[in-house]
Amino acid sequence: MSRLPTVHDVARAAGVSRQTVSNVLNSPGIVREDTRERVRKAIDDLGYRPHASARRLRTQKSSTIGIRLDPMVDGISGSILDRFLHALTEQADAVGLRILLFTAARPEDEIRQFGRLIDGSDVDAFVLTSTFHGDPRTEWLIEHGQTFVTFGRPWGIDDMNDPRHAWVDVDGRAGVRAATESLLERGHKRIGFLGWPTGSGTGDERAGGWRDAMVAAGLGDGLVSLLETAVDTVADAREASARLVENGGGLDAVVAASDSLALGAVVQTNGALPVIGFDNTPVSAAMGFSSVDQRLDEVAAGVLDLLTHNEGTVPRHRLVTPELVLRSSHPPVVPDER
Amino acid sequence: MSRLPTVHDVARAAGVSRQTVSNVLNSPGIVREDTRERVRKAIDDLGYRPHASARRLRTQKSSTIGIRLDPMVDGISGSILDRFLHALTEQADAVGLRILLFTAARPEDEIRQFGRLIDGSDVDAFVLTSTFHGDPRTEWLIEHGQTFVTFGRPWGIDDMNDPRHAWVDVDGRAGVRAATESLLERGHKRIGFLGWPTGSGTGDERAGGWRDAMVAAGLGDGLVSLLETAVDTVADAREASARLVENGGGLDAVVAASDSLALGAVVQTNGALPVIGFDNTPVSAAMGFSSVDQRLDEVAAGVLDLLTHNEGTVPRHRLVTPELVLRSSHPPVVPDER
DNA sequence: GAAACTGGTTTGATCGTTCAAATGCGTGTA
DNA sequence: TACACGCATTTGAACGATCAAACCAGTTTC
Repeated sequence: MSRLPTVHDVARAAGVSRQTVSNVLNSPGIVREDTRERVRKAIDDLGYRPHASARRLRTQKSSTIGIRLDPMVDGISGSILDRFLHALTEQADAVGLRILLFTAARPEDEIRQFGRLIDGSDVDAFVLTSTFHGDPRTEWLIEHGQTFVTFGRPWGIDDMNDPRHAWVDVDGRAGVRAATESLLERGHKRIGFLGWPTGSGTGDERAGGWRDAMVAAGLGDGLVSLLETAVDTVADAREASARLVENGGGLDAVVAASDSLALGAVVQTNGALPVIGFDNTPVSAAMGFSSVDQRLDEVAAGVLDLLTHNEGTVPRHRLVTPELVLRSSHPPVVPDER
Repeated sequence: MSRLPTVHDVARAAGVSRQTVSNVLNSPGIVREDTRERVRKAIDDLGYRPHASARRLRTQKSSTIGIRLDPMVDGISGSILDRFLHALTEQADAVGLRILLFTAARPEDEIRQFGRLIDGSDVDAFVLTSTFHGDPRTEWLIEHGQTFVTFGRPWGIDDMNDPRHAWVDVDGRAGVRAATESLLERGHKRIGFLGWPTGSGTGDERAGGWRDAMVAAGLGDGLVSLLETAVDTVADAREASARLVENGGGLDAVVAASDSLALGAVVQTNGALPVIGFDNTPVSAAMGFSSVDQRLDEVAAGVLDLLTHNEGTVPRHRLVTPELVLRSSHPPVVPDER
């Protein structure tokens, strides 16, 4: 393993100076056609690759995005982050950006990590996931003039359009509405909603989508008896589903705020009712129930777009419309009980 | 945002030279006690952080590990990589290493990525996941003198102990054996195994664990009727489970090679039989069936240990014993059918 | 009493790249 | 002829750290 070639080696091989080589790489426009080709050839011949750290030292830019790997969420939906990460990595690579991971147990720790990564010039932008109301992280980043994009809209009162806070989110309301409408179209009328306890912006939006669809279909009366909430576990969801069946008065379908909740409903009702979940996790595919897909590749594209087109574009956010993935005709889970 | 402090600033503040500051950071032992303290104080006061890129440029080390984010595996077990990644990131951070992600669709692409990352001094080691028989990636890395560790043993014939190929793997055989034994202890005798089609090293090992336990318990006769295979989907697993029930002659428990397969068995038998899966995925937790946990934190620790203690330690591999996670007393999934 | 050693610290050079200013050269213009 | 101008390219310096060698004051050794 001999020493790797540097700009200097390339320059000598092509009979030009260091800077010209650098220019061919960074601003090819200002180099004369024939010299450019000569340098390109030398680069290929020698197999030259710019040394990332040297470049970063000089430019004070890292071309690297930092993202925190969430502490393990137990619950089926944990894999959304996984899929998002994959989409992000793939698309970032295409525009010459790298993804650097870090972990942090609490928001304070995460902020400390921000400091470390910035000071070391390790990253020059952050992607935040799972933002919540009054998130201290975004405050800190804005205050310290860092570029970042959140996956998840800011749930504070009036900063939804604050240009300093770029965000991408999935329109959960529209997704759940579409899911509900697809059931309505197939003749279902007593469609229950299995949601999370009120208070989380995301959850309330999803419940809103169901309500919207029901009201628009003229089924707005007595919706309370069709609404149940549970924390995001299958056990809890089963209990809530049982209550839904009991009070729902001829319940004939269920829309859930997540695949975990949907799984609870599927298991509890033994597959007798059509159930539509949210997130299109592998579990929904495995169990064969429908689900709303977040289109994480679009989210990733939006994130990168906002990151790379710094401050330029308006608005500084994107709302991605999710896609309903319909599966089978809701066959009973246990065939011999159809 | 004024300029960040450098070694120079710290040196001046502490009334010493650059190099002394550097020594305090990298080899504190050679600096006199009082000077060391003075420098430390200056570092704290100024909030100095070493500039990672400058250090990397000088030392020609990146302190960064490259890992490929697998293309989305549909199937429930996809989240193991996710969990491994998390454990790895967390523990790498503790020893000052960072994780850089990249993607590649095919092995050739991955090899191309290796080249790019090495040449740019972006990473100085790789972690490979899901190795397979005759994997070209390990060949390439060995040939190019790169340090790497694979999660998954080399499934070739005789290179299991090749010191150039460091690996960490989970002892699936022991895990499945433990699972089977726990069922035997509780009086079960007709324990079926739901595996993958023969040919994958991992799958064969797991099946072997079940066979070992059964034979050791004196139940080695007619094991064929208790063995069924299916590809890793729930639908397939359900069919295989049905066959198992039909041919198993009083089948009273099932051990499966994965949680996807286990889920199929649980659903198909409607929770009437105890089922033990493999991977301890969120799904097993959600559905409440037992599973064998891979102990990914131990795997991550082993990987880092092998990476950091370069060439020194022998053997150059670790076999992690997984842990059986027992859940509930296998209650029927649908209570009113107990 | 000069030479050799020791522990602690400083100095100059260097890693590979890009920035900013300088250079050289051909053209058009006064 | 001289001067300014634009274009393509080169030159010196800098980014922030570490390495290797030099330095310096005290001891110790012969």
